[in-house]
Amino acid sequence: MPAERKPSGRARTLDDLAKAVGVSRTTASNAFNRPDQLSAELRSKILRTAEALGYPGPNPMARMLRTGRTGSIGLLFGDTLPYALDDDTSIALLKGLARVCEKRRCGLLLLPVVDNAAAAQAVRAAAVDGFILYCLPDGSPVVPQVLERRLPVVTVDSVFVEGVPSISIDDRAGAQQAATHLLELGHRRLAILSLDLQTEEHFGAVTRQRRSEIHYRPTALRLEGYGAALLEKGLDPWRVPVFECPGNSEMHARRATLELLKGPRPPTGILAMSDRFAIGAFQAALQLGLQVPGDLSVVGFDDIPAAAQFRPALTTVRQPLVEKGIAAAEMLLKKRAPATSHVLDTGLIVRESTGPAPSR
Amino acid sequence: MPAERKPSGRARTLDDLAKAVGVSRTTASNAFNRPDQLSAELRSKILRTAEALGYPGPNPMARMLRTGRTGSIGLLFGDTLPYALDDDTSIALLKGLARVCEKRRCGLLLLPVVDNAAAAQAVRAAAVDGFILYCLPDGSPVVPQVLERRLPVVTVDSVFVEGVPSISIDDRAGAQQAATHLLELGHRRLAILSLDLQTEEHFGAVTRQRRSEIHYRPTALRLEGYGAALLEKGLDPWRVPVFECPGNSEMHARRATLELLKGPRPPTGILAMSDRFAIGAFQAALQLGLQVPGDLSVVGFDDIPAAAQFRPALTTVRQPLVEKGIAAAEMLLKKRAPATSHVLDTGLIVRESTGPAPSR
DNA sequence: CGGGTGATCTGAAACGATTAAGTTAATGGA
DNA sequence: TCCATTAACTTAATCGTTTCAGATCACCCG
Repeated sequence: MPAERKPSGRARTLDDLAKAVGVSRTTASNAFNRPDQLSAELRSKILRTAEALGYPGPNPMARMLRTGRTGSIGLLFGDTLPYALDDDTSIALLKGLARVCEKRRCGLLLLPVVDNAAAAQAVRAAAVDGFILYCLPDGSPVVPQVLERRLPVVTVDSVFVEGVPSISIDDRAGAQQAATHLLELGHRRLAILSLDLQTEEHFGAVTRQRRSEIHYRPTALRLEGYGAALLEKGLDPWRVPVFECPGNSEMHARRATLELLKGPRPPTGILAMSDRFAIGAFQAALQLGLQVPGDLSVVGFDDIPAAAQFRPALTTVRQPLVEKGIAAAEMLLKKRAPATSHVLDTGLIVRESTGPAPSR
Repeated sequence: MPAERKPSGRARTLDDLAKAVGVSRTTASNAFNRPDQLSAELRSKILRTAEALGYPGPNPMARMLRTGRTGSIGLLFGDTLPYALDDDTSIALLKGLARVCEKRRCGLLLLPVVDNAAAAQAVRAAAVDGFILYCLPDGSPVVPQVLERRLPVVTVDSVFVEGVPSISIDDRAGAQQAATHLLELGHRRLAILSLDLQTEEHFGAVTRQRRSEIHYRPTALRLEGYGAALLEKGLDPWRVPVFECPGNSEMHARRATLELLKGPRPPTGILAMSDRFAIGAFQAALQLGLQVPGDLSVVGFDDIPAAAQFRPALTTVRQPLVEKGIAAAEMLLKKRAPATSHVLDTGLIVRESTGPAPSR
């Protein structure tokens, strides 16, 4: 007699169910996946029996193994997960991805990052149909690991990888517009609050050396953009101080701005690479009793929702945060797509945090 | 001759790799999973060969099928994904979950919701080791589907399910404190801005009928808490208007408050079931030229990060948002845990949005 | 009447791993 | 010298599906 391993009437496998109904396993499978392959009565009988037996439907892992499809996509952040969730831009990306995922009934797997080894491990073990790489730095050892899985990949705001479609924004143009805006308002003493240049966190003024080895593409491009605007007005980009603030935190930006304003050559205009930095800069001005934009103009980047709410409302470079997520997910999920790279547009939004340079 | 299906030296399976090295498949497997089962030299040889052949490591789906473990947990929201990502409390939960997930090197699968059918489908197809159910309403048809998977489950701020551990907060006590606070400040004309009562969205004053059929546990408990405080002061809870605002949106709360303030019996105190609602209420007051807290006191709920930043800083009921996520994930992942339910504490945080009732 | 056509259902081969049990050969202790 | 032990591998069963390639049978049409 065959090993009866269902003590109760509980069916754990398709075989159990098939046996209970008295059909072949194939037919039971078809009841779930190919309604057209069997009569309506039989199908509903099978489904009813499944319900009665408490059969939870075909085992997802077995199905994945067989079909090679998982019905979910993996998202790999350049940063620790809780950290990314602290950042409005990451959240916005997530929102975009989620929108597409729900439309396509597809899961979104957040991969643990912690360190490179953990990330590599997670990439190898992820049951996904493709990866989205967000904010990965140049030379990240995780990228080859991802490529090895031979699954579709889309990078977002990341290192450029040959043959991998990417979604990004025109960081260079955006930054250039921001700087040009301040310059045309008459500002000549500027300072830059920069996002991370390298994977090793650093707080402080950036040396020429460090500035020549930037791991994060968007940071590099924005720096270029600021520089281009300065050059255009005949100013030397290398004389504009760049202050690196780790991890898009207001606190660091505030401290950085405080240091700059108390320095020998206090800026009248701040080029912040994020709106959070811009808010930090404002707080520093407030702390020193300076008016924004009267004494100090601040232009941010991103146009996060809070930028418009903030008082003074932030002049900033708008980038399509949610759309980036949508574009990335759609690119990844689209069937027979050409899968090309996209550079989305940015645009300067002038609000209240910038004004004419103080005459002095 | 056996079908040679690797045109190049590319190894796709453990078998290919084993063959290439000249060992058994088991040994190749052990090289990855059980280093103690083979000599160090052989192991490194296998690993080197894998690298050379571009073998991406054991197929995750096959491994899952065999071991029954997936290394990730599923998160099911009561709301649409992009919607949940608009909500600070959900984000905070996510942050807590992410923290634990990263510590344990475990993936976090966001399941698509859209409608009940899609959610059920997602639950059946999810390759996870357990589920976290967040904000699921009473009678949700998805709950039985989840139970059917016979995996560990933890509910958070959800319907109570017999035998399923849950993480929640003391909604009742929190709400009671909030109401008591206003009452002790002398307020007698109160109004409640309520979160969704039922799954079908509704904007407007709540009838007695609707109020007796609440699908969301936290909403019910908070209403109870408000009521208890009122009773304690000898007031009739049923005479305090409850205005239902769909989906924790400021906009609805603003409109609701506007309506209340323009009504025949304008409140001097607003009991908002979320900080977002409190902010909406403030905006309404602003719009009508009323002072907060001079003319109108507002007490929120949640103590989201923005609550302290907001001007006037929000008096609110603090709940441990991130800790909820941590507790839930840890409960789910903990090996041989008793898996009991937890009710986390809340506490009133008095800031600037509440003051003595206007004397009139 | 006979063969082509669908509609239904079945058999059995993958999918790619993990792991219990078994086989050697070398080592060590008495 | 001999048996027990251990390290290092191998054999083969198993996880639970999906799906290709038939098999059966009734039916229809010329």
